[in-house]
Amino acid sequence: MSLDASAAATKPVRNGASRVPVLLPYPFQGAFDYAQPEALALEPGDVVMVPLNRRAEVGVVWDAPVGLPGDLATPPPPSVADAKLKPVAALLDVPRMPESLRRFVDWVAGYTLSPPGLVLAMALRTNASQPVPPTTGWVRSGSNSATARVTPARARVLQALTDGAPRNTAELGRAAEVGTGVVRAMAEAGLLVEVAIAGPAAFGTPDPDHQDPVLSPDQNTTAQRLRGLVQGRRFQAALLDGVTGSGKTEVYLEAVAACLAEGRQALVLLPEIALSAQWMQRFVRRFGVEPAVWHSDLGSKRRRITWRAVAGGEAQVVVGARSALFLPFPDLGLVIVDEEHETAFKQEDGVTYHARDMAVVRARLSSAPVLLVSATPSLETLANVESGRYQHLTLAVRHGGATMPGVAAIDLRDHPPERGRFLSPVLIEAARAAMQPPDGRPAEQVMLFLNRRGYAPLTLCRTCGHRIQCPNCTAWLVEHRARRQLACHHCGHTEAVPTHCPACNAENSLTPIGPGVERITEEARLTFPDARLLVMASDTLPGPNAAAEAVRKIADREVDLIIGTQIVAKGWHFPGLTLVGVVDADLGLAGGDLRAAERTVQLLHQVGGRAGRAEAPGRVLLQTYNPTHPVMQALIANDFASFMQKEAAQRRPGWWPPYGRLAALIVSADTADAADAAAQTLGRSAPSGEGVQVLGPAPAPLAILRGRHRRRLLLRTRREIAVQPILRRWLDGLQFPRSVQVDVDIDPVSFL
DNA sequence: AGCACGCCGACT
DNA sequence: GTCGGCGTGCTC
Repeated sequence: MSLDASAAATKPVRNGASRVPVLLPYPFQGAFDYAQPEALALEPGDVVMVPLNRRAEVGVVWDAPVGLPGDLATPPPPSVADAKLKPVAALLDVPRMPESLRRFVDWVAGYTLSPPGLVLAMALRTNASQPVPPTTGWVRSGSNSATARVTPARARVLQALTDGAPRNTAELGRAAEVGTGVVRAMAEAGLLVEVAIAGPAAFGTPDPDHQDPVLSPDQNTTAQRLRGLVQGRRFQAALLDGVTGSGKTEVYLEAVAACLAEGRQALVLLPEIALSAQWMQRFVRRFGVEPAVWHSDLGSKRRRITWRAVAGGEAQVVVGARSALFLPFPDLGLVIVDEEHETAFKQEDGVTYHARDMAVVRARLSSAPVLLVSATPSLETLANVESGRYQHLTLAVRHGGATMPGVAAIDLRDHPPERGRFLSPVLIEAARAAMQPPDGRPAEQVMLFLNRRGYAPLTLCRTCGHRIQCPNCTAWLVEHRARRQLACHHCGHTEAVPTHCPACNAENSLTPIGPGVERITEEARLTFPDARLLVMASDTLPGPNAAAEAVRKIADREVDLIIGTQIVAKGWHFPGLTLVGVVDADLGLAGGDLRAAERTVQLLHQVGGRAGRAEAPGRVLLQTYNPTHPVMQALIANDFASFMQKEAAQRRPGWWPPYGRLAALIVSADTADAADAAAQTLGRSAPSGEGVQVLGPAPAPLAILRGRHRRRLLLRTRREIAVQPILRRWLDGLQFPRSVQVDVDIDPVSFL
């Protein structure tokens, strides 16, 4: 382990060749050793092809973890005899993986207790090894083939190409109003020729001076501090905290500008990159070009272009989802995590990691500052501010003189909705008054917020009381009336809505219980027949384009009433919106989740922040059965800070996060018996000691998920005690049947 | 993760 | 007699 980081990765073996460790994107214990052919000069980070099990695989020349705390280091795999070594097959023409990314892979693997290869897989998921295919377009064939028939459709295609400029298949189809099949057939008939074209420059150069921002004195002071942070060129974490509408984005874009001036790259993480149209507009306004974009459903060609542009430094600013953390930045100078409190930053499947926390590590390993941004910071981040680990920058005033919306509760016990309805008369009246002001003022827009997709979360038989459950999960099926289906939101199971009760066979006895956005939409149609409605839910806005179009409709006042799930909470600015009605403010508070209250405050505060502007202050009405609940009180008083202080006071004594550490073990098996047996084995060998406690095993709230039976254990330690070495010792000694899976979730956010 | 090897059931 | 089920183990 005394290897210097700059030392060659290879070490000599008996026969005079060298041994070189190569990390492969598979769940092996560590890097495998290969023999280095003398013709290949290999260095750590080189992307190579190696033989594995008579196949060829892509891997990365690895080196000893440097600067990784001992209790996080993944133990090395047993070494293998020189005679068994196979030679590295080839060095690929791919940019070398930077050291900061290699160390990040090691760090994430050690922290999450994942095999390093699986973490590497996230950094290679681009098929980076494959060359970028050339961009091509069609032109008219020079030789006028007499054999090919020219139909009217084909004539239109030729017509579209008269200027001689190459066009790709999709463009051509659109211009000539033909299907892509016609183009393909014409190519086969020799009427069209494919030529390589210089694709549009992949990424423009953001210009820090494209448009100087107009900042208030308050904003300017903060921007200046951010510039200083970036110019410091060293690791420092900071929280940028400011109410919605205080212009946080404009301010942190100044940090990006400073980073560009430093000649370093910047990474901005957004929780929901598919819904970032407005963010992109702001970026373009400030810098003149679009940034590079990174998320999991980018096309494969685009991924490769972007990956290489990041590695080559041409992509200077990347905006992306959490997976963008694993891009090969050669010189990262700034990381920003916008909406840092969002739980969407927690990756739940595969390698479970929290992108907000890993962003801090990524920045540290790149000697760069990291900026966490939120109007409602997480308790974790506030604790880091309190302890002095993070700097604190605040924007107190709403930009342009707008005031915070006034929040009031509607007590549903005093003002119940009509039978079978979900909107209180108080909310209905307020909405009507906003959309059709009695005194001739201009009409305002209204939003109804309910964080539940579908029509009804439960279907009940009135005859026998049967509740329709998912066959694979411990969960009710949610009715989606538009699709005429019952769906499980956990495993994706769907079935037709039955006409008879599956338990007692009674006809016409099944009743939807409770509301989802579909049902609220139905009620809104009946209640406000003249209002123009728009539903915003993840299943009605399938892509970024649909979301952008919805936002445009709202901005252009083509919509009076917006009904949405939590995607409406995310950073949009709707100037015409002045009233937000929260249909069920109590929804997130049920269940024994540690962070339920914190999350509800954050979510409802964000939703409320959509309302109001300078001339027309917003109003938020919370429908609740519990108006005295601290969550409602905090929202009504608009006192986020003291609510969080009370939350902190509750968690501190029992060393609950962020004042202690938590790891969840999820045992899953085909049968309940196998799950119980494995969970009890874990429980019997549970570690104990001062500041270390194991809770459980207990059936998971989702006791059956996707047909697998689940049990949970929770390891809790004092903050100064790392959970990883404890877990490693605990799990290493145990053997489970192959059908049993034990998943580790460090810093869990979901307790299902 | 793949993929071969292995040892038990119904087929040409 | 063989094809093939997927349980077990290995890949430098």
